[in-house]
Amino acid sequence: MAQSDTVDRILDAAEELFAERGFSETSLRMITSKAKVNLAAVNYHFGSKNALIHAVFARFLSPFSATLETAFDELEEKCQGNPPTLNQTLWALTESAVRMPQRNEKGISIFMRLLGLAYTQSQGHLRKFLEQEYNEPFGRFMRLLKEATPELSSVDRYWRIQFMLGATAFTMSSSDALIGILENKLGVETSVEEIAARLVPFLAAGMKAPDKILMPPSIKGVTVA
Amino acid sequence: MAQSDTVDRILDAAEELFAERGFSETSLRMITSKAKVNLAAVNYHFGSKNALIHAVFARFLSPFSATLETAFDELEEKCQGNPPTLNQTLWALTESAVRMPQRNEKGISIFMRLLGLAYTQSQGHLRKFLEQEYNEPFGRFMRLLKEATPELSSVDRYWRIQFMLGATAFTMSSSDALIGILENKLGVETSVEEIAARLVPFLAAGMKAPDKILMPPSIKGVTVA
DNA sequence: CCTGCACTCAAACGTATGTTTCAAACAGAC
DNA sequence: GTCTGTTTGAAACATACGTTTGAGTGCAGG
Repeated sequence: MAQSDTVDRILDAAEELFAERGFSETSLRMITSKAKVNLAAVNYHFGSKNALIHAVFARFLSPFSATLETAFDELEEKCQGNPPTLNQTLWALTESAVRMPQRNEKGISIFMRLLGLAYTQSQGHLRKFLEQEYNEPFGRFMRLLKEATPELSSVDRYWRIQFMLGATAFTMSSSDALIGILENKLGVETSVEEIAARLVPFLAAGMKAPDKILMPPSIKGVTVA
Repeated sequence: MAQSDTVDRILDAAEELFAERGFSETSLRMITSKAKVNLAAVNYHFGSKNALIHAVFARFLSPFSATLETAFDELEEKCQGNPPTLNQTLWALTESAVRMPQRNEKGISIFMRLLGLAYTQSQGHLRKFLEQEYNEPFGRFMRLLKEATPELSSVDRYWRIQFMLGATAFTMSSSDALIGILENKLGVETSVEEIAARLVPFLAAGMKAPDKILMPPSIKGVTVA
């Protein structure tokens, strides 16, 4: 965990603090004191706090997107022409995330928490950065989802994908806290891998849900095709 | 929207700005200048910025929790002894949210966005405040969910409830942005009510999903009962 | 040894924040 | 009209922030 290199020390500390407290709530002084590094080192090596945030994301997102691409490659080759199923696609994504080489034991939850924060905190610069750096694997995932759910209308699929993203980002971003609560209440220990194993069936079932309202909604003006 | 009373003007402005930008990213000076009110008024009327945040939540959460209680009362009475179904429970919650008396046309999305922020931003004081103020309706909702899904183990139910919360909080908290994107891409206009009408079937299907892994996960050490 | 260069360090800069102060304005009661 | 308690106003407070500065350090190559 503790490299002696200043840049990595800063990245390690920043990553952990950002995941714990969010971006605006983490000051450069917290980061540098945790990293045991001079305050000016951040601006010297990264240029600005925003650039540091980008660097933190790039460090784990680039290997992840590479892993993901090969996972999708393998999946599509295995299916030779036929579009992969929804379960296959979701599992490819999940395995890529879980199997990522981790820097430490907290790696996976930090990874997830940062992803959740990226979606949630409305940091304009981050959104822009992520869109232009990683739109390709994201677009490919969307394409696979589309081919795996041809029965859905574009609008239905759009919303259900958002629901999936939400369930995933939210759960994973709070995974530490949620695991702790569960252990307190029921005395059950859980790993991030197990959460993923429970999440995928949930998501798949939601995506494949019958698209009719099962209960009379009695909400004004709502008609779902 | 615009009461002449200082307290309400502050609450209106704070609510909107918090929903737009988050808590830490919104300064008291932004709030007071939007509310056309003196800076000191916030500390005079509320005591502190944190107390203002609590007041913003209390203003819409208290009526909501009251509405929710009566909705649950009606539902349980209608079922006379039998536990309400999952769909009924989810719909009761959804309708209570959607039918809330709104201060303005943006009311519902602000409401949702704030709820999402409360979950997402790790503001310790807010979490504590919400837990001790509104744990009763929340606990009741949990109890209804439990009775509606007796086939689930406690652990399974726990995680699936988290998935539901995530999908809901995330989608609703970004509902404005997501609606905008969909309109740009497909030219389809969507209301928050319609999102809810799509969300409930998704959630219900996820909760009722078969609890076996459908694909060999090939993730080390994972066994899901 | 000297010269460049990359890096570290303590200190300061300017700005923005939440909060406090205290005088002025206002309201209603007598 | 005068008094009393409440509310507003402009200004200042102390603190924290991201960033910049410039002197200092260590180390390579010549």
